[in-house]
Amino acid sequence: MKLMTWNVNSVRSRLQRLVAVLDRHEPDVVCLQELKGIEEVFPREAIEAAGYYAAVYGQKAYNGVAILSRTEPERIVRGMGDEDPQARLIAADIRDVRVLSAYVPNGSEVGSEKYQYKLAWLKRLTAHLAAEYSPDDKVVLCGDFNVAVDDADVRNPAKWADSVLCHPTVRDALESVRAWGFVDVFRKHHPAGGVYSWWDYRRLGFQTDDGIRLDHVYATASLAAESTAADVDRDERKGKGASDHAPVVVTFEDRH
DNA sequence: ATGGCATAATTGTTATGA
Repeated sequence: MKLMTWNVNSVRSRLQRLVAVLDRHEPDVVCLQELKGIEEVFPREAIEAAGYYAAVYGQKAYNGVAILSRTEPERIVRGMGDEDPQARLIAADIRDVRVLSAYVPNGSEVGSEKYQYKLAWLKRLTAHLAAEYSPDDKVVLCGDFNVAVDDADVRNPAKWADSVLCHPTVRDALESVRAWGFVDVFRKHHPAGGVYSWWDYRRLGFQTDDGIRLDHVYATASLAAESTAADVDRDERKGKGASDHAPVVVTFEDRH
């Protein structure tokens, strides 16, 4: 199974690139974030024409997550079963794997209300996982976590040290999610770090390789043991009309 | 300290991102 996660930064404005990415990589499952629109404006026909089912959790203007799949997604669940109106989590069974696509809040600035919401969201996610799943299941949590787990994933650590992406409090909150029962699958294949998935549109972020790895694939141990490769499609960040995030692609060996 | 750039909702400007 080939799995991709990508923050597309508007699925409508990125549609041509998304279809090209699907053609290029032929993933079995794709977790998308930042759709930036309600489900009614999701480009379902184009995605289906490319050969994919789509489970969509949209919202006006902001956020929005989806799971695309070659096979029909089952047991689709939007959100965490509470009253939060922000569309940031969708889950579905893809064959025998529970797949979750997550868009963790950015947090704006350390100490702000949005930062508190980010920390609380990660805490809610940990509780949700504990309530709904077992680390013994085959579960993969993918998405834009808006957290660099350590400085090996940051090209210029000093510059980002006090940011909402690298602050110790948010790293601790993400570590609590991971400690529920996940392996950082990308890290398994790139133990030394130095591979990034996001570059700021501003200040020549990509041109100067001022990158950070924010997009993660967290799999439970039995599933993580089956991964054979993990890579960032850095070329997708190039040129006019790119998302500020590049796709992350992970391959798991087939069990059947 | 601020802005840089991109997108949506909306038509001039604001909210948000990371």
